[in-house]
Amino acid sequence: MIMGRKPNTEQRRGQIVEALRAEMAEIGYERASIKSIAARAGLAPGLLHYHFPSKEAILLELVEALICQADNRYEELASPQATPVELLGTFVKARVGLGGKPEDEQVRTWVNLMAEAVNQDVVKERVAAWLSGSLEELAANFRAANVKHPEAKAAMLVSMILGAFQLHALSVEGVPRGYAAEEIGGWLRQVCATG
Amino acid sequence: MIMGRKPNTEQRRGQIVEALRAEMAEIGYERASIKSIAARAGLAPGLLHYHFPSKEAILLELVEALICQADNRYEELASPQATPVELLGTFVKARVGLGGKPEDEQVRTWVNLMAEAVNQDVVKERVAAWLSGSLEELAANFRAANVKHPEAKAAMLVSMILGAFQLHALSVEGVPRGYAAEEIGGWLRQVCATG
Amino acid sequence: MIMGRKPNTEQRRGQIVEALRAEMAEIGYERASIKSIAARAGLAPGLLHYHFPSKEAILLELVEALICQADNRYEELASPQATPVELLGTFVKARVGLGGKPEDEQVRTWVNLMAEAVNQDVVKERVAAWLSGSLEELAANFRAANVKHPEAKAAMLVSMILGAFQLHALSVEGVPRGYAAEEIGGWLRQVCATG
Amino acid sequence: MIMGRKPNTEQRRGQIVEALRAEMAEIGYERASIKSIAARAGLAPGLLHYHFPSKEAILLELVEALICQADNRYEELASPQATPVELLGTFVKARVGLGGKPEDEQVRTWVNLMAEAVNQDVVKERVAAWLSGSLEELAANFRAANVKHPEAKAAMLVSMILGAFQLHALSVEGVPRGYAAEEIGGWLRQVCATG
DNA sequence: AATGAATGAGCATTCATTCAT
DNA sequence: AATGAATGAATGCTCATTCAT
Repeated sequence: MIMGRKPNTEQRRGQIVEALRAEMAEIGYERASIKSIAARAGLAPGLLHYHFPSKEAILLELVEALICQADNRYEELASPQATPVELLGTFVKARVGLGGKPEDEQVRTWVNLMAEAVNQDVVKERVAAWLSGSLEELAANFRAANVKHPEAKAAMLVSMILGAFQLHALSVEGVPRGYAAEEIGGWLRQVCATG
Repeated sequence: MIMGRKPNTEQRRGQIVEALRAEMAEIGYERASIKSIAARAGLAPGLLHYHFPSKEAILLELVEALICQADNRYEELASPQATPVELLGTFVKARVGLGGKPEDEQVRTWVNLMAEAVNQDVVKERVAAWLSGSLEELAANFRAANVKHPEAKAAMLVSMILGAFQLHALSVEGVPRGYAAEEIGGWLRQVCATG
Repeated sequence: MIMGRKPNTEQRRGQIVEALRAEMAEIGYERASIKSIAARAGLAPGLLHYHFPSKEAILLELVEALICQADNRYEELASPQATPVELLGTFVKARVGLGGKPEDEQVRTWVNLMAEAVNQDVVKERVAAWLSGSLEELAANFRAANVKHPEAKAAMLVSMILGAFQLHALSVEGVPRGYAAEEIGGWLRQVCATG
Repeated sequence: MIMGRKPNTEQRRGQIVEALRAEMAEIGYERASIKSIAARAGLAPGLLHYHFPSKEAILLELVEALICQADNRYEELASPQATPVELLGTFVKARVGLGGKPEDEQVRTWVNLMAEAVNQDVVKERVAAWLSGSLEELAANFRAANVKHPEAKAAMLVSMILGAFQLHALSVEGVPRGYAAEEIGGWLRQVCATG
């Protein structure tokens, strides 16, 4: 009976995707080469094309992983019996709440991912679809809270988060620490209160 | 009197910078090659390095041009006797006010510029310095309007604009047309009224 | 047990260095291009940068190889119980003794290497250090033979060899075959005899 | 009556040749570009090809100038009633006698010229022809002084000078200052005395 | 004579991808 | 599964030469 090797494909794919993520946080997608990704993953360069058909394919899997991660973070924080307004606050917390050093890297990863999405159609489609879904859900919550222009509010909320990430990644002086969570929260309360 | 050939460097530099801008709007900085920029400008590839020492130098000149353009747009709209609150509104209008097709390209240019800034240090420094200056001015206006946490408010305002640009560039469905100007304006009014 | 592909870098590096050597003998370092070196080695151009980080790195390895070769030739000829005067004669023989067609190529290689050393600092340093060591050893032998101004004599001996190589490489008419070995030998005998 | 401009071609050609000489002393012929030569000469790049058909043509004129200069230096020092032995000493003095800082540059110029001669056929031919003439004259003097193997002695003398130049250009440690004039002179005396 | 722009081939180098082992 | 070699197209850049003024 032939036993063969226990397939470790999933582990390898994870390693590779994680290595790309780290590279993207540091230098961006274009500057990351198969060789540098392999080096970071501790693998031979040739192996990357055994597990993935192309560099783009690794990126697409990374997109899935990041989206999944983000969705999970939200779902973990969201209690089933929460009100729409509470859910909106939870969304903000799930996106900008963490703080600390590792977040820097996460932010850079996301910013570089978005940058790539703007120019690479396959990525753009996937990210846009995901964001579209988020917008819909957010809009539904705003609507349930009787907020006017719920779609616009949802778009604004997402814009605030995206923009805060970018400003953070640019290391601009004069930006108060933790301003985003605070201010977005304030905006949210005001918007939901006023209607 | 020896005349020789009249220099046309300024014109050519302008052509080249504009070609890079167009390329960046379409495919981003990394994907734009000297060859493709030259083709768009209708010039021989070698000529680009006659007028610029490097590809990066073209980018840096483009950064200056875009910053200058943005600053001018604000200054043109800002009346000298405007109140701080009015100036804040003017800032928003100068950034997100235009509308129309050509704006799409402008937004894509800016988004790709910011993306490049995140990973290329020289660009990052220049952009961060500029943004820092904007933040300072905005904060001063918020402060003059007796708004609490003026630095945070300034950072939030800039974040909203950056984020709105990115969301726009991603062509996400479900984003209402012109939401940004409307919503940022609303936030601004509310924030300045409450203090 | 995973085997993968066996490394053949050492062999390839040798091939490449040898190809550069041949190119240098024929056209010099600057005129030798990665493409021409690759063609001579029968390899794809891209492969050269897989095995070496740069063209300069190939040159530096060639320098080492040539120096090593030259040192070996001397050490093989030098008997352990030889007198200082004999060792000086051996040195001359090791450098100019061979004769025959292949020597032409060797001489051209060395002359082009020295030419490159004059203008390329890394090469210059290495070559100068090696020559300095040779001078020291030669001077010690002259000193042991009670020759006056041993350092000057050593420098003169090396100059004679370098100059003879250059004259040879220039294919000047009227230069008697084998004059260098003969005349340097004569000088050496006279110098060591007189003191 | 048409007057036109007084032609200044000769002056310009001189400027250009001198600029190439300086560039060669500093970085060598290959690394010297038309642009850098023009900059050093204080001229527009395009002008170089007005006065010379090619970069090689400048080099060839430089070769003529240097040869002419060297010949003049010898002829100035050589008294008409000098003995053959004295003329040989004069030759050495004319080549290696000067000393001082500017000589460093001259030496580097010559060494780089010889390096170029080895690989560029037109230059090689010219230099070889000139050296051949020098060898003949030197051999005649050795012969007149009843020295054995006059051609070999002449070749040795030239080799010594070429080699000393190269050793000098390599900035090798442990080389006594002014060794060449001293040692070549000694060799000459010994050789002419013994016969 | 002179200027400075323009051209296009060539350079070293990078890199995603493929292949032999 | 895995390794490391191999490929060849592409990139930014340099440069001798030509050209319009």
